[in-house]
Amino acid sequence: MSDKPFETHRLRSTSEAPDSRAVAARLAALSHPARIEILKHLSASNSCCCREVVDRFDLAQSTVSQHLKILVEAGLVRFEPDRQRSRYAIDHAALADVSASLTALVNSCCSGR
Amino acid sequence: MSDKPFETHRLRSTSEAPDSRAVAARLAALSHPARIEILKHLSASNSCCCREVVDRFDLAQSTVSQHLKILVEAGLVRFEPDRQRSRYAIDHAALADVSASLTALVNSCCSGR
DNA sequence: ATCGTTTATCGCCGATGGACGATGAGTGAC
DNA sequence: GTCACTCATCGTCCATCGGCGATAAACGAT
Repeated sequence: MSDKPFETHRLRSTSEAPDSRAVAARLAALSHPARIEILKHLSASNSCCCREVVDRFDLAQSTVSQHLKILVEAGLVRFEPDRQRSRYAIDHAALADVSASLTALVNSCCSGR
Repeated sequence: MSDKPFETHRLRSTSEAPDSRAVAARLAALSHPARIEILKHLSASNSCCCREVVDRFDLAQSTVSQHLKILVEAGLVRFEPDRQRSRYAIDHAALADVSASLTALVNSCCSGR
C-alpha cells in the first residue's frame, strides 16, 4: 500500500527500472580492489586458472578462490571446469551490461537536473 | 621487490592506472540499493534535505543520514548546511567520473581479448 | 597405489556494514 | 524563555565481508 520504495528494509520489486538491488549487487562484486585487479588479469591472460591468479597476487589460494566465486556468482566471470583446473574467463557482455547500467543511472540522474 | 599488485593485502600505489582502490571505494558507495534510490531521488528533487528522503523511504532518520554521509564521503553528493536543514545535491561531475572509470575498466578488459 | 597439483569448501576470527533508538545541538516560531 | 522540528552522532545489535589455514576431492603422472 505504501508508495515508498522501501518496505521495512526491502526494496519493492516494481516492474519498472533495472532494479536497484540488481545493480547494487553487481557493483558490490566490483567494489573490492582485489577483484578489480583479478578482472584485469583475467582480461590480459587466457589461461585464467585459479593457481595463476594466486601466483600473481599475494593472496592465499582460498582467498582467491573466494573472490573468483563472488565474481562468478555476480555473473561477471564465467566458470568452466577443465580437468583438474578451473577455467575462469571474463564475461564481456555482462561486464558491458554493468557499465551500461551505471551509465544509465548516471544519465537518469543528470537528466533530472 | 615483488612484482605483484598486492603486498600482504595492500595494493601497491603504482602511479599508473586509476588505482583500483579508488575505483572500488566509489563503487562501494554505489553498491547499496538504498543509496542508489537516494541518488535517484536527489536527481528528481531539488529540495533534498534529509527529512525529505526519510519521508520518502521507510528508513529511520539515522539510517538515511548515514547513507547520505557515505555518499558525501565518496564525493558523489555535495553537502551544504542551510539553516537547520541540510542540503544535499548530486555531484553530477563526480557521478559521471565514476561511470567513466567503470567504462574505462570494462574497455580495458575487452581490449585484452 | 601413491604422490603431487589444483581446487573448493569449511571453520575461525577480526573488521566492517547496516539497521535502529536515543541523545544533543541548532534553528525558527511562538 | 519554551516548544517543535531537523539533523548528526553515539552506542548497540546482528549479519556479512575478507582474510587465513586446514582439509578433502579430483585429476595426472609415475
